[in-house]
Amino acid sequence: MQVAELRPDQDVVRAGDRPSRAFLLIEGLAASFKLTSEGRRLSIALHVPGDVPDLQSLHLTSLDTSVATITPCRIGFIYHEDLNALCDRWSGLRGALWRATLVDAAIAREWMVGLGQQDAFARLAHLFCEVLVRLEAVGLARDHACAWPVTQVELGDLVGLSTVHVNRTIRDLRAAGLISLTGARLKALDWPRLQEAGEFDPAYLHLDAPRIEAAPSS
Amino acid sequence: MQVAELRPDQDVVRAGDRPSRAFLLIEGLAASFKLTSEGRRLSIALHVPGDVPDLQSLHLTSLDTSVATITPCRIGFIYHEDLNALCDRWSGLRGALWRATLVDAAIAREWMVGLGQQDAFARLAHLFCEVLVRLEAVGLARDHACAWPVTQVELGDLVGLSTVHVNRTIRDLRAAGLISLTGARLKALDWPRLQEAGEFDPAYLHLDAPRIEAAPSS
DNA sequence: CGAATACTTGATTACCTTCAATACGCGTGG
DNA sequence: CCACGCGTATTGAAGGTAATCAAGTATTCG
Repeated sequence: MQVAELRPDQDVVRAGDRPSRAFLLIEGLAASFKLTSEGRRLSIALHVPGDVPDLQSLHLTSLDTSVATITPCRIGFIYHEDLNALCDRWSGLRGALWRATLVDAAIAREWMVGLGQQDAFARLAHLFCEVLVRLEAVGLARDHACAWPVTQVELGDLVGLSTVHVNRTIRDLRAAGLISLTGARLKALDWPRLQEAGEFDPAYLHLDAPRIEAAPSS
Repeated sequence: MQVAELRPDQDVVRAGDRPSRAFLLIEGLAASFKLTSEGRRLSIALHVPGDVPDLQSLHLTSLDTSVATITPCRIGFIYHEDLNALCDRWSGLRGALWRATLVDAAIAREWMVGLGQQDAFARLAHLFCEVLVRLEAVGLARDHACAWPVTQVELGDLVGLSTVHVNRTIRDLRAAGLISLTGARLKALDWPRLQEAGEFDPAYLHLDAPRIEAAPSS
């Protein structure tokens, strides 16, 4: 596996690419996104360490989304042929990878509900819940708190809101005593009410299911 | 394969179910959807004949969406174990099924852009483009025209808009000379401009890729 | 310490929702 | 046969959420 270090806000792959390898996010945060004709950006998925953001390229020749780093990232590239060979050797791996793409799809479906029907307050509450749970699952969050080096511009892309409205809504979330978000640290001050505000039910993350063993072995 | 006939607006599977079989939509239209706490419905996907709407259940134990018929439907159930056995026999089938789930995910991502960034006019234009292309691919549309027995209420669920606004926007689409939508028939009157209005690029449908052979053999 | 980036707040505007009322088509039953 | 009810379609008016435009403050970093 070929490892690379990337700086913040760099594209890893671009929509339309036909990659011959997939990449594992080892360290850092990244996001998949699409661009509209007016040049606006909408994030489709948030990626945490352990994810393989472009795993779909294993079976779909061309990518429909771009993936960019948010923070500095360490990533590892794996050639499709090598991945397929591994799948042939370890019978369980293919199913695990398939399941990983299905979980990504389930997260996207959940985000659709937010984009379609929830207001800004609920959408941000939901995102923060998801982030805390997913990061906790990989050991990067504790006590409903985590590092959160994401600007409000990027947050706007993630939830489909303007930067200005993200700012106002974060103010409201703080005023409601649900979160603290200072510097680059996020903490849920009232986890039950935050979940309620975002109508968050972690079932869609399928964390109970066996997961792909792709953690960095340093 | 066990075949069943369903009437319109009937649930086939429900969110939270742990099905032991998947179902193939042989004839009719169906939609995956989620419910919000206020009882509102948002469609996550539209299914046309040839689709396997709950294929994800093959690897994720519990469903996160419900699937309901829109029109009268004929569906065929296949047990997961039988499907897995078939995959073991035909080496290409597993990849084809995986690819099918990835295409579904790609469509969902495309819908996210609509929900997050496009206005009502563009969203409906995009949906009509997608429907026409997908139905044409299975022989149910010709010359950018197809049967469209979908009420405006259901359309609202599909694009995340209120029924009233769907109605007004269809009026605008008609006034712009982009579509005709009378009775239960949809026709694109100006296909290039309709695509443009919806920022529709069929690449995400991956119709060029080899498809799962699951058409009705009557 | 100055410049760039990120954050914050106010005012205005636009899109969409909600509420309300009317019209249309169709099947049922008196 | 026609009245009635129900679901669907259509249009008007009012209200709300979020976008946009604009300006000012704080923070980071070279």
